[in-house]
Amino acid sequence: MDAQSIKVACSSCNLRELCLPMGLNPDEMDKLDNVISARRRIKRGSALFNTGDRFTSLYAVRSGFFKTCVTTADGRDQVTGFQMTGEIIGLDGIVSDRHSCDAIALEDAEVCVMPFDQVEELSREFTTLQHHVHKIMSREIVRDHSVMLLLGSMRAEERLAAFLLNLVQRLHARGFSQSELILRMTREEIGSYLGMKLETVSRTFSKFVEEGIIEVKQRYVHIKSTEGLKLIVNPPTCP
Amino acid sequence: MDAQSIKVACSSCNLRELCLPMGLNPDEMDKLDNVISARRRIKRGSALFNTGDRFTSLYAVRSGFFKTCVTTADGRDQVTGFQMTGEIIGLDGIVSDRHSCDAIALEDAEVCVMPFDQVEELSREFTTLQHHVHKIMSREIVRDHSVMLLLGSMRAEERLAAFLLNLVQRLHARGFSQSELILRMTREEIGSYLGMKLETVSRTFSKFVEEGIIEVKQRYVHIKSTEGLKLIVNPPTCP
DNA sequence: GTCCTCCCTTGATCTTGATCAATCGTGCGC
DNA sequence: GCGCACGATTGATCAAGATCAAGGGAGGAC
Repeated sequence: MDAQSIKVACSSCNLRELCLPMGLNPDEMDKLDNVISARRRIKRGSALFNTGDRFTSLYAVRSGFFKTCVTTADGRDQVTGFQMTGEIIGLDGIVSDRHSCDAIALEDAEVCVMPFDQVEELSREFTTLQHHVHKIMSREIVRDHSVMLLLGSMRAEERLAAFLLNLVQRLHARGFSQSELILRMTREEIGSYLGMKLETVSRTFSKFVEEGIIEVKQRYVHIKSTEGLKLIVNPPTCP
Repeated sequence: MDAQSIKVACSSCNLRELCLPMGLNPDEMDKLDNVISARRRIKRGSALFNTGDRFTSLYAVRSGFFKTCVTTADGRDQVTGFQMTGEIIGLDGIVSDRHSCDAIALEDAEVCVMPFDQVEELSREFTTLQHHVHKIMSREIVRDHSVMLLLGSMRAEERLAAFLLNLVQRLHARGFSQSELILRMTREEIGSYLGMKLETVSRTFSKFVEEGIIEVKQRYVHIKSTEGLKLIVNPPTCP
């Protein structure tokens, strides 16, 4: 095993507890290592894939940060998600063999390329992997439903508070701070994801700052009261 | 093979071109017939499953009409989808072994119960079925993204027009009219799905009627101009 | 049949967030 | 260092849709 293949191996990746190989035994992990044929680097601002591109592979984010977005015929677009290390991108392409959204790197990034036919092949061999693939897809469905809830029935403040809590929770699972984060996306991208205009995002940030719940300096956010944010998302019901 | 098992067989079901068995060969279909262990009848207004219920099976809608909805701690809820014959319900439960939404019958309904461990088992055997299961999950993800687009960046009229077009298109795929439909859900449920209040739904219906695009009588809707609806969803961009 | 309930419609008013506009700050290229 | 471009902030105004309110119609229970 040469240096290169060690470098690409899931078994030696510090994300294996978050990423596709989660829960696999060493033997299964070895097989999966063979599937991860390559890494790919994506420059900030460029696309991992675009709408209409042929679907061949799933991608695991190894480093960096992505957004996925769908676009209408008349040019409006909607950010459907932000993906960080260990998360899987590309599931949208399975159904029609073509991608139905764009995946754009928000900072220089690297992904592991997992040819989907090989993932399917290995899934037939290992129950664990099969079930894990199903779980990953199901998780995406459940996440999407919670975004629908957010978009369909929350007000601007609730949306932004929920967004910050979600981000910081995912970052914390990756070993980062529970209270501090650097936003990798612009106010406009946050707004697109949350169904509000960039001005409203900015105003809502300012409101949270005034209320002493967070501190903001550009992309840097310090959450001073997680409780405060939670109360905004789920206001206590008056009896 | 007795009368009962003929009745439950996918191979003799008129939905087989829409439902899970789509694309299977006769041999594979036979095996799938064994997985579909039972049918279940659900009365109008009652639940196929509720949030928190243990996940065991996927359900294929055999007849009737469902809604799925998620609920927040403080009692707000959001309809995440409407399911008609041939569509699959329950994918949300895979990730955590528990359902994360309620599935409610909007009219007396019948579903085919497909124990998920058996679906997985058969998927390992048949590539066709495996891929089809993946496609069904991917289709749900893509659908969810288009709902996000709708909720995040469309105005009330656009949402309702897109909703009607989607409903009638799915009904047409099932052999119903391209221009007439009976709504199985209330204005409030439509509103919850589309992120608007029932009054706004009602007003928007009335507006379409005034404009001569549709005729409405309670739950009955006649689409007089599909083109008109399409123009509302995708207004031609002025050059 | 009659009553009752649920659902729908329509009107008047109010609120939230969008829009339009100006300014500022930061970081990058030269 | 300087200027430029992009992103962020903030203010003023406007409009879409929410909210509050009243009434009407269809269908089921009795």
